[in-house]
Amino acid sequence: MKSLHTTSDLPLYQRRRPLEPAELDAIPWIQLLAPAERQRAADDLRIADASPGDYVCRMGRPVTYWFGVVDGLLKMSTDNAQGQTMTFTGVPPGGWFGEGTAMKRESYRYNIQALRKSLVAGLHVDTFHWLLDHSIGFNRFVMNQLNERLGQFIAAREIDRMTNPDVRVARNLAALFNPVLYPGVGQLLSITQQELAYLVGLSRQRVNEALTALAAQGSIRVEYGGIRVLDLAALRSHVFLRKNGL
DNA sequence: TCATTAAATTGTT
DNA sequence: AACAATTTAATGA
Repeated sequence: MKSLHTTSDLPLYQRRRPLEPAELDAIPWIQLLAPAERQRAADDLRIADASPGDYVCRMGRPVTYWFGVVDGLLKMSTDNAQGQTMTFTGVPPGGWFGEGTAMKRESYRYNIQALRKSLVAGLHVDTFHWLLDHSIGFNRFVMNQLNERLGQFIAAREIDRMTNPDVRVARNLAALFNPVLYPGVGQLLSITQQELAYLVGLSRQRVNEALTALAAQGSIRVEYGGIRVLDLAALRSHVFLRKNGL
């Protein structure tokens, strides 16, 4: 098993560049802005590659950017007092995060690492604040974002208490397929079973077994290097039936 | 473009 | 953790 830990740090400070038009279209909130606001945002936005293990931001560092995933997959985690790492969630394409700390201009409260080769966009905090001060559309987006994420964290607490691995995999997948938080995902989530195992905290074998069960039940389809949703509502709420019962 | 080979991912034990 | 089977990506004619 390959290690995710590297010594590289904050790749966004190097190798970053302005966005191309196609990449701008992958920014969900850009269409909500008035022309002048959109221009300012587009001028400020920067994008960079992140390799597996690269840190996009680190706990305790001052906030520099508000980040979004254009392509790839990131992992949000924290280190507790005992020095153990706790993974909160994955961040698939279309996801933007860090608005809470950006608003307060505090330091990041978690680590964000690339789980696979990813394209990460960043909006400088100053521009983030300027948009908050000038754009109603942007404010709506941020509020909606905060509200939706609150729902996810409440759901995440429930997931943690669940013992059944199949249900854990199902709920975690449902979270990643959230169309409001991650509009870039669509019906097909690009994620390997190994990556999903990292996020859910199970072995790859057990994830494979759960995926097979979920596929048999009809809520997803397993593809090479990805998962396709067929029934998101079922994924969210399904109380899994044991193998031998029904 | 096609065929071959290497690499990545999946399914199974 | 190990291994075989499958799928994709890379290479070169």
